[in-house]
Amino acid sequence: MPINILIVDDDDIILSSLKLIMDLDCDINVKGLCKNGDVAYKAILQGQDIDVILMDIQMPVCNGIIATKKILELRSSIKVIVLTTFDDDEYIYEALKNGAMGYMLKNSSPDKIIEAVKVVQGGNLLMHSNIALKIPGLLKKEKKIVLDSLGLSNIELNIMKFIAKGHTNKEISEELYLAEGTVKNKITEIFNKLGLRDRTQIAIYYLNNCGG
Amino acid sequence: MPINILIVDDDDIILSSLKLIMDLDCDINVKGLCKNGDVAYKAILQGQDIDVILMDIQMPVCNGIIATKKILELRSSIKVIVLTTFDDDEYIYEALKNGAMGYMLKNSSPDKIIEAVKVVQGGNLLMHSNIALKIPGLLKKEKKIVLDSLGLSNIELNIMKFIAKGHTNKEISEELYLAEGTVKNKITEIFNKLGLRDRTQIAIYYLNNCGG
DNA sequence: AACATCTTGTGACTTAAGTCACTCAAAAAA
DNA sequence: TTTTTTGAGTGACTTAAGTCACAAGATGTT
Repeated sequence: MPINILIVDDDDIILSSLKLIMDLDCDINVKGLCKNGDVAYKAILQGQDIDVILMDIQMPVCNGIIATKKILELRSSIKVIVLTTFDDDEYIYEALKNGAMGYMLKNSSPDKIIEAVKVVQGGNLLMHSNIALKIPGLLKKEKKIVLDSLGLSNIELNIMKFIAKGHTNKEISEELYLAEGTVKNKITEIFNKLGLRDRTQIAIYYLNNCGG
Repeated sequence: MPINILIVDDDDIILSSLKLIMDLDCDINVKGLCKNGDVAYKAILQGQDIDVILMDIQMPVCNGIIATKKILELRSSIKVIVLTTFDDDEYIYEALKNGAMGYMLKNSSPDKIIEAVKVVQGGNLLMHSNIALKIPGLLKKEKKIVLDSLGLSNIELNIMKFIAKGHTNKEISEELYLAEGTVKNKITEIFNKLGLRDRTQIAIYYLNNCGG
């Protein structure tokens, strides 16, 4: 049986050229072309039998990320392939979160896009190398950058970690074999070095910049 | 030219059966079998010409995650395919962070694994559906689960958010048009409902469970 | 030895945070 | 209407957090 696909893009030229490419393969059946995410969503809502969606990111009315989220909430069996021209980090992250199963660049060769449709239809996730290489950078907010670059001593760093675990000064002093007063002094130092105000801000800083 | 691969697994049976599978395809050339990540690392270090590595996760001496990291730091052009029996969340996340380009289950069919080797060699990231479906859960720590499930009122939630931004009670009272005393009372309520102790723990809780 | 310096500690202090019993007014239920 | 319930507020209190000046011991430099 053929793979029924929907193509979603605000650009007519891309829309028609993608249709041309897809029509080249006799296993693929282009069931519809949509000018934005909202139109696609409504098509699914009306019960169109779609297996795979080629989804542009930047579109007026309803962009590809939101459309993906809404469509998958409606019917999670549909495989969404996200198409990007520029590979914007934030979009990839959001698309992953929303459950898209394919990530291709628009300038990929026709056979690569066809391959992607088939791999994704087979249930697997496929991502273009240029996009995949961005993932590590997206996921790790690099502990060590902060760890080195801010001139905190080892003890100050340890105190910071304990604060970020929600411990009190007394507890920290016992855990690090220091006097409570010393812990307080160190914390004041951390405030000065990082431009913070209270221990809650230290915890927030640590969780946001040094991973949690 | 053939694809040169290395197979890394502590289990001899899996090692030899994977070799059998790979030998079925004439485009693939098994160049070596390693009993743990450290052996694989040393093989790369000695300059073995490898394109793709099939890497087990759980191994003695040096596990697959650490090995992937070390090997890619050495030679980033190598494509690592992670093989798992059980699909452990934490491992997937770590492997993604370290730059692995393939994620397959060991019980995948031989042709699926061969397909994975070729897709990955072509530069793309491939991930088994069962694993891919776990990504959204890994990435979003679901704001709304906490938002609803913990019986916090709207005001309490707003106060929580401001605490997680590092604001003082006075600031919060001005931002929410409440008396400072009311803010304090609400915070005490949050403590009781969530079993926390001070505002720093609220900030930590919010950042860990409700995204930041 | 004399000097600087770095880490840890102390004590006295100010302020913010957190607790608790109780008030007051508006809204909802009887 | 009367009674409860609920949300916001007050005031007095305890405790933890944070500031600051300074002391003591270890180490290091000239």
